[in-house]
Parts: sequence; C-alpha cells; structure tokens
Amino acid sequence: MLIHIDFNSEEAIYQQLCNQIILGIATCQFEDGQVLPSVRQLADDIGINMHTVNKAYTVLKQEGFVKVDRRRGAVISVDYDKQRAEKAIGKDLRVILAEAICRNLTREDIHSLVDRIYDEYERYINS
Amino acid sequence: MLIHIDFNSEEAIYQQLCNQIILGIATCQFEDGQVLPSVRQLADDIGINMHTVNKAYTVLKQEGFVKVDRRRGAVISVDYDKQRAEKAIGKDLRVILAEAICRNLTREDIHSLVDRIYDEYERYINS
DNA sequence: CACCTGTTATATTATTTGTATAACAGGTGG
DNA sequence: CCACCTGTTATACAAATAATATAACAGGTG
Repeated sequence: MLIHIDFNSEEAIYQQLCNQIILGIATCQFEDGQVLPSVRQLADDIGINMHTVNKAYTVLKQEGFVKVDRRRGAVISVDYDKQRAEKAIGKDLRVILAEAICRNLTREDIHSLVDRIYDEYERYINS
Repeated sequence: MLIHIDFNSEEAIYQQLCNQIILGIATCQFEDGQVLPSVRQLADDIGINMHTVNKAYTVLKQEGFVKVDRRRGAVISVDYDKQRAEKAIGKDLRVILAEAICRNLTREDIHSLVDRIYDEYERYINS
C-alpha cells in the first residue's frame, strides 16, 4: 500500500500514519491477518524515524486495529466489538455534528454526505 | 452558559473551549449576535490564562463562528456557507467513517447514530 | 549464530501549550 | 479629557509533545 506523508501538515506524522493505515483497512488494501511492514522498513521507505512508526503501531494496537506477533511483527487484527466502536465513533461524531448544526446543515445533509463517503470507499473495494 | 474544562483531559484547553462554545451555539445557548464574555472575564471565571481564551476566540473567528466588534468584543456570527461547511465536515467524516467501516459498522448504523445525536441536540434546544 | 521482529532507554532538538506581565489602539460613557 | 472596557501584540518562561538519533535487549527464525 502506498503511504504518503504531508510534512507540511499540522497533523502529527504518527497520526497521519495511523489514519492512512485505517483508511487502508477500510478499503481492503490491508486485510485481517496481513503483516504490516516492520517499523524499520516503513521508516526507511517514508524517510522518517523508526520511533515515529513505532508510536503509530502502538496507537493502532491500543485502538484495536493491530496485534503484535512475536514471530512476524505487526499484524492487522481488527476489534469488531460493535458497542465499543459505536461509543468511540459517537464521541467523535458529537463534536462534528455540533458544528454541522451550527452551519444549518440538516440531518438529511449529513445522511447524504455519509452515503457519499461510504460509496467512495466501497468503490475502492471493488477494484 | 456553563463552561466546564477537564484539566486532566489530553485535549488542549483552548480546543475544549472551542468545542464547548460550538456546542453552545448548536444547542441555541448562544445565538447569532450574542456577545461572548471578554477574554479576561472568561479566563477569570474558568481559572485559566487570558491568552488561552484569546487563542480559542481567534480559532473560532478563523473558522467562522465569531466576529470581533471593536465596541463590544467577540460576537457570535456563524458563517452559513453550505459548500464550505460540507467540505470541512466531509473531511472530518472521512476519517471517522474509515474507522467505522473497519469495525464493520454499516451505513445504516451510522445513520441511526447521526439521528440519535441530532435528536439529542434538538432536545436541548426545546427546553 | 547471524538476522529479523518489537521494545526499551537515553539524549537532543523543535514545536506546541499554557502561563505571566505589560503595553497598545479603538471605542464608550461620565 | 479621562478612566475603563474591548481585543491585540510583544516578550519571556515552564511544561509537555513530537520527532530524531544511537544503542541495546529479548524473542523467534533459519
């Protein structure tokens, strides 16, 4: 999977890494059981420090996207606990939807936005 | 409006302030044209530094929630440009929905979550 | 025994966050 | 005119975070 970091972004590098890997899982470019590049390998490829990649992997492990296999390294392993997922996503949504309501976006506006993004991701999956 | 800061949160104080004021606008506790407390007043009330409040106000101004009236101070003034709003919110949604898809949450799951949060906010408005 | 994993420890630099004083410019009301 | 209120700006400083740089360690593989 191609990973691109924007070094001019205000978003931390390890955070960009996390988001891109999650995006990769969502679009099936990474699948359950697949091995991620080693921290040293990926750091070399991107041109960043090993510890920055390690921090991203640690966060992904913490959030239930990855497990570490002593033999192979970091392996995609998504936690599918629906309750936990809805709670976490609801927390983030609450912040975003407050802004949406301020801007006079209706719930129908948001629904179609959600559908558009889901379509976008599913298009990637089927190709 | 009651503003409460969690000093143990990992979220920056000025960011919490921004979010709470946006939440206040969403729930009509702040309305267009209403004057926010002065940076010194609010800083005193919360028990933080003036500059921290000022940073929050500056961000809110930047994002189109507030304008500064030389005579009165910071005034709620929401930018209702729908295109700009959808673009900004879409960007945030894309990150969250990637995680949702990873967790096997369907778009219907998200729709009902969105509805639940909208209901929650509208309940505050009608009371 | 080399070689690959992640992990840990330590140190250093730069940036961000929050605080602390202080001053300045514009507007208001006595 | 003058105190007094706005936000704004300029410094300075401490603490936390982000990123880099070396180096070493433990577990597993071939």
